[in-house]
Amino acid sequence: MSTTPDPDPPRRSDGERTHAAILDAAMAIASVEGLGSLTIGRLARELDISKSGVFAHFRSKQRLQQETVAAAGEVFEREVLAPGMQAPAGLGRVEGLCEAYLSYVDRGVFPGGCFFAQLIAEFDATDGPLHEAAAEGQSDWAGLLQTEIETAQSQGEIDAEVDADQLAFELDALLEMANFLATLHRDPDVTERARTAIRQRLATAAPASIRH
Amino acid sequence: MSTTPDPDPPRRSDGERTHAAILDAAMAIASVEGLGSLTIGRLARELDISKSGVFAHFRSKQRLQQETVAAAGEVFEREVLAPGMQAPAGLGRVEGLCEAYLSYVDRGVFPGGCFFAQLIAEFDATDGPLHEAAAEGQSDWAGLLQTEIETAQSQGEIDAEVDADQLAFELDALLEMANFLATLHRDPDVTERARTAIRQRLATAAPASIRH
DNA sequence: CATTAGTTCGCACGGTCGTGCTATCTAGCA
DNA sequence: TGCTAGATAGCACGACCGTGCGAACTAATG
Repeated sequence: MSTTPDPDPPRRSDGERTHAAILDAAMAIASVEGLGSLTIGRLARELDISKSGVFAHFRSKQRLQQETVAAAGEVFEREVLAPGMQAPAGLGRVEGLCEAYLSYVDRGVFPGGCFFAQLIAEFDATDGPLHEAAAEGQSDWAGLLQTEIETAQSQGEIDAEVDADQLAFELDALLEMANFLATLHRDPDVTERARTAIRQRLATAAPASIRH
Repeated sequence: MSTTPDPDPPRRSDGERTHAAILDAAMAIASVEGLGSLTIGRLARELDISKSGVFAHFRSKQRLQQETVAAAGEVFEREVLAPGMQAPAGLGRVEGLCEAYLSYVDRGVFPGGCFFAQLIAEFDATDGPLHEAAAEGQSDWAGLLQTEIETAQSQGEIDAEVDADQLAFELDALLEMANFLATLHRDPDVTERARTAIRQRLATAAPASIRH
């Protein structure tokens, strides 16, 4: 995983360093093959630790999965939300969030593409805590886009007639599709397709007074 | 799985009937939990057959997976391509294919949503025959949309300036997003969102001469 | 009736899974 | 120095995995 380097690495005990290393490997495996193919034995093999050594850090597979999702959430926050939210509230931030997501795909932050897109696809049709986690993550992200679209409307940057929820759906569709196709076809140009579509879509949503 | 009833059920030997029943169950499991959670023991349990009885029909797990994908391809052909292709070539068929896909999602043809969307998400980041199958399926579908868009352009139904590849990408994004969100949130209204977006997107692609 | 081909079963194998228990080692503190 | 808490290893367990083999049963063919 290639994340932006942490300028202030905290002092850690051996256990904490191992714990973090396990979660790093777990995120990488899960983003490529899904949480279902994440096994304790495999983590032990890849990290050259005994199975019990790995297990002791989580005491159940469920906890390992939970902590992996939480760790991925932190990565998403750092690599997408933080940079995206630096743009000024409103239209700029809508564009900033979209660009932050596409950049995160381009940079290959997770080797298998967006961790949460993978999570959604894997657990969309199941029940249980992982389904809830996936649904919640998706709702939060879509809700964030919607909120910023509404702010843009109140600032006169997007036409007030536009259905914010609908527009958020459409932008999200383009982002997720870019993630999947870039991964599937190993084609870095796909994100550019999404950029083009987003630019055009936002142009048609501009206030009627300044359109054309 | 709820498919349209076959008006002419072919005469089958016991073995053929069992074979088909196994593949039906396999498609259902795989669409919900992925091909990775498809196991011979589980099929045996659900169908009340011995493990060896299931295994004998395929002689390897790889073959079982291949045949499951092929069977899902036939379902997709029958439930999406055939109805969609009944529309007249060009813009009508673009709309027909989109509507056929959304209807296939609405009808819940596969209990876990579109089988191939699941396949793409599961194997987009891996290597091997299943990755190839997923990539090929996606390319064929997107290529079909693109071809019909180009036909529509040659018939003056879509502006000649439009990038057919780009438009196909955008329509596909809306369709796949509808599939994932309808499954994730168990919300049948999501497909209506996609219909709205597609209608609007195609309107902006209309020839300049008849726009506005 | 005897033979044969096809279908399914029971059983066994080696491997991996998640999980628990006990031992060993290492640091920091009294 | 001895004690304690934390980190890791070793080993065993029952369950399930894919796979192979031989036996039983069924239906069609001669």
